[in-house]
Amino acid sequence: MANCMVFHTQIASIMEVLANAAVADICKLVDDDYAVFRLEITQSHKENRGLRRKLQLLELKMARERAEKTARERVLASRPSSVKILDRYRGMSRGEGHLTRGHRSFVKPAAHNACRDDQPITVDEGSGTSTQHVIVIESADAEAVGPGVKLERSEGEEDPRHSRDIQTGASHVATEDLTATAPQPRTRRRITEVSGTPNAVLKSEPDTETLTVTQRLLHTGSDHRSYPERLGRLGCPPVPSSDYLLYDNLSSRAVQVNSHRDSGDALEAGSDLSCSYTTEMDPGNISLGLETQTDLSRGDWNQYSSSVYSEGCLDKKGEVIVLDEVTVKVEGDAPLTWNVDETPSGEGHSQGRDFLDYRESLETNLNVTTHSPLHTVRDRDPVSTLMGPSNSRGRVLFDQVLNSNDRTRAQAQGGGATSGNSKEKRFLCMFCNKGFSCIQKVEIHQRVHTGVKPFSCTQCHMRFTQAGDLKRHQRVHTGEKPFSCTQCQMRFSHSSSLKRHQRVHTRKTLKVPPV
DNA sequence: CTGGGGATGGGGCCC
DNA sequence: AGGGCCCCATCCCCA
Repeated sequence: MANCMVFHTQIASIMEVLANAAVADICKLVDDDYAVFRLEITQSHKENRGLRRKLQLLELKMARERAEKTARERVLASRPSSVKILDRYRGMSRGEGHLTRGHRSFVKPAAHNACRDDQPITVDEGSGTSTQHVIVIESADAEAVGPGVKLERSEGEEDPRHSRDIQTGASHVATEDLTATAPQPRTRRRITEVSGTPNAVLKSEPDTETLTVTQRLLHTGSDHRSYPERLGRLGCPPVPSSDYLLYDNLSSRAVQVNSHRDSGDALEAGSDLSCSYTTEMDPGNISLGLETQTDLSRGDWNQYSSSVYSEGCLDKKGEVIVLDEVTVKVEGDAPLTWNVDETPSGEGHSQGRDFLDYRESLETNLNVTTHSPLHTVRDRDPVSTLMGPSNSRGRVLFDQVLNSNDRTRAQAQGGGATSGNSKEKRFLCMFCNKGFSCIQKVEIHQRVHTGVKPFSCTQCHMRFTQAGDLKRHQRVHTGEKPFSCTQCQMRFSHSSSLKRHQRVHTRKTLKVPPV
């Protein structure tokens, strides 16, 4: 018995020694790794500092060059057209998604990489859930300064360097003062976006040219649940936290848009420094169809950018609105673009269709501004995150949104909720305003805009927005051709292909022989 | 060789 | 889920 006890004691002591040794090993490993890690971090910091310095030098250099160039232009007394200006800057921002048509420019700055790769452009004021963003908008400069340069500052916080950049930068776009021969201090417009406030106010501060966008607390939320899970919760009648618009609530929103309607103001707008856009939304009247919880403490830049993107209908020109993945450049002396009060039926439709499509949806559906599935879906949908780890993901997504709008718009015009369908379509797509009778349909439809493709082929990389499309696609792999022509031996995998093929036969029979 | 036009494959999206 | 339409890309034939 005593032996047994001694044996146990020895075993225990041995175990303890072994455990201690193991712990010591682990600690040593951790320490080593930590040291290496620290070293790497330090090196990265140094690199960052170096790069930042380079960037500053580049900024200065470019600002100087621009100033000289502008001075030269002014000496030549050639009043540059807005298109020229844009073209000039287009060249400065290679590889960016310009959708410029005429004076309309819708660009995606290289800076978007910074937004995505680094931290969100969120300046947390630390005031509870409120997050305040100030985007210092500089025409062309926003792009010119290159990627990674974030142009926003907290309100009240003036970055001296930035201010300097602004003031040394040429004012070739924002100002119309062509008489000046020396670079003037840039006219500046700032867009301040204050998330977390219970109401949304877009207001201008004419005297300071500060365009303040007080943004309604965003309610898009981030739903990280799996797609089937989300589908599962979908269903008619409405379920909260879905990204769609409830048609019923459109009318409950009081929106006033005071803007320069007079297109003649456009040219003078350069000197008219007042920001003409005012949107007042009575918080009491704001009743979004569906609102989900928003965790602003996470600094969801997607929400922010979506809001700015949506709020990008900010009237007035002159500047570049730097967004997450989208930069809206609005030409200084061009007719007001992305202009809330511009009538949809105006001649503007011949230009920048994609851009206008979105704008149009904003015009007709102003409460879109707080529900941008473009971002929320990207944030939420597991598939979409699988789709593209690359930096171009957002770009692709956005392009899809833009490209899809043409078709969708035409369809929406034909069969939108407001077109008086017999079936009540109270769920609106927030992109094209098209109405649907059921949430699932909105969800499915909105994939057209968001690019979300939840159904993936197991045998290839193809993805589809609808299950039926996947099913049909898989016939490509199986070789199945269930649709056979009754008049010949041809078989097709698409029913529509068969139908189309059969027209060949009917056309042949209908063909009138030459006389 | 080349360009035009028809036919087909296949995806997108709506009903 | 299936049918249908539209669109785009590609192939093939022919002048």
